[in-house]
Amino acid sequence: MAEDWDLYAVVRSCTSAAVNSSRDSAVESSINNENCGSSREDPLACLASLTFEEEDDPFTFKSGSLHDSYKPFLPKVDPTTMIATNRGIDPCSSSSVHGGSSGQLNHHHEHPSTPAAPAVGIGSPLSPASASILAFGGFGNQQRQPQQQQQQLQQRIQPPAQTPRSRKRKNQPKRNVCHVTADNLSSDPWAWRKYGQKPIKGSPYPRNYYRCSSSKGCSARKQVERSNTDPNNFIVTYTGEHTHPKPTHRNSLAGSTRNKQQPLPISPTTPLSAPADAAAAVHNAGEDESVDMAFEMALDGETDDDDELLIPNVHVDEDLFKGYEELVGSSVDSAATGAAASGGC
DNA sequence: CGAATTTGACCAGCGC
DNA sequence: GCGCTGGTCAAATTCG
Repeated sequence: MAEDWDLYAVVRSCTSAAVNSSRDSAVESSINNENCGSSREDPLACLASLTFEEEDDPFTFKSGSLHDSYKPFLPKVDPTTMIATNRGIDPCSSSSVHGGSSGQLNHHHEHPSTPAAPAVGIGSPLSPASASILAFGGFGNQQRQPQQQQQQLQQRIQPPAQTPRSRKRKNQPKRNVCHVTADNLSSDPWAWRKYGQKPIKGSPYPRNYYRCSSSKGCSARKQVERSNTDPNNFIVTYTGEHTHPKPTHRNSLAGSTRNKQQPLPISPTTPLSAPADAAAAVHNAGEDESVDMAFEMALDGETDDDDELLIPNVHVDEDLFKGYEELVGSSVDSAATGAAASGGC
C-alpha cells in the first residue's frame, strides 16, 4: 500500500481525531481517520481526541495525572491526547511471523524473503517520512531517561549489578499509545532507528522497536505494530522523552537516508522500517517542513499559524524549500496546504 | 567507511 | 520455581 504519507495524512489524522474527539478511544479515531478528511477542526483537537490507550499499558493516561506530567512539555495540548503518525514505518513487516496471519494484510506481505524494504515500503512512493507525529513530550518521566541511559551504559561497562535492564513493564516509563492508520504512519521530525523486531503473541504482526537516533543520549523510543484487528491501523507506542531539540531537518541524521530495496513494495518482513529513510524521503519531497509544522502544532497544542514558535533550531532554508517546491511542486503544495489545513483542521 | 537494518540471543518481569 | 513473553543488545549484513 503505498500510501502517500504526506502532510495530508497527518492532517487527516488530526481531523479524524477531532471528529471523534468525544471518544477517548484512539483506535476509533484512527479508524475513522479516513473520514476526517472532511472535517477540519483544530488539529489539536484531534490530538486531544486521541487518548493514550493503554492496551497493555499499566499506566492509563486518561486525562488527569498524565496531564500534569505533560504540562511542561505540552503546554497547550491536552496531554491525554496525542497523535502519532508514522509513515514510513511499516510495522507489519517483519518476518516470518506475519506471514502467517497475513491474511488480513493482503497488501503487505508479499515477499517474505525480502528483508526489508523498509521505509519505503509502506510508504509511499514518495517515501515517507518516517515520522510520526506525535506529541511526544516527555511522558512524564523526566527522571527516567537519564537513568535509563546510565543503566544501559553501565550494563555495557559492567555486569548488571542490580537492575541492569529496567526495560520491563515494571520499570517501564510511561508510554503514549497512539493508533494511527497506515496513511498516517509517519511523519515525525525525529529520526528513529530500528533496533529490534519481535513477534508478538496474539498478533500476527511483529512489533518493531525504534529508538531516537537524532541524539545518542536520547532515550526516546517507539514501538510500532500493526493492529491485528485492523491491519490498516498501527499502534504506535512512544516511551521516554527526547533529550534534545527536534532535528532541524530530518536528514540531519547522518546516513539516515538509507533507501533500501525500494523496488520492493512492502514486504511483510520489513515492516516499518526506516524511519530515517522516510524522514529523508519526506524531506526530499519537501514535506519536511510541513510535517514538522504539523508536528509542532501537535506539540504546541496550538494549531494556529504560529509556525515560528516551535523549536528554536528548526530553521527552514527558504532556498531549500523553494527547491523542493520546484521539485515536488504539487507535493509541496499539498504539504503546505496540509500544514495550513492542520492549522485549521 | 560510516551508518542503518536485520536477526538471533540474552535477560528480566510476570503469571501460573 | 518454572516457563513464557516482551524488550534490548550486538554481530553480521547491507547500502549510500
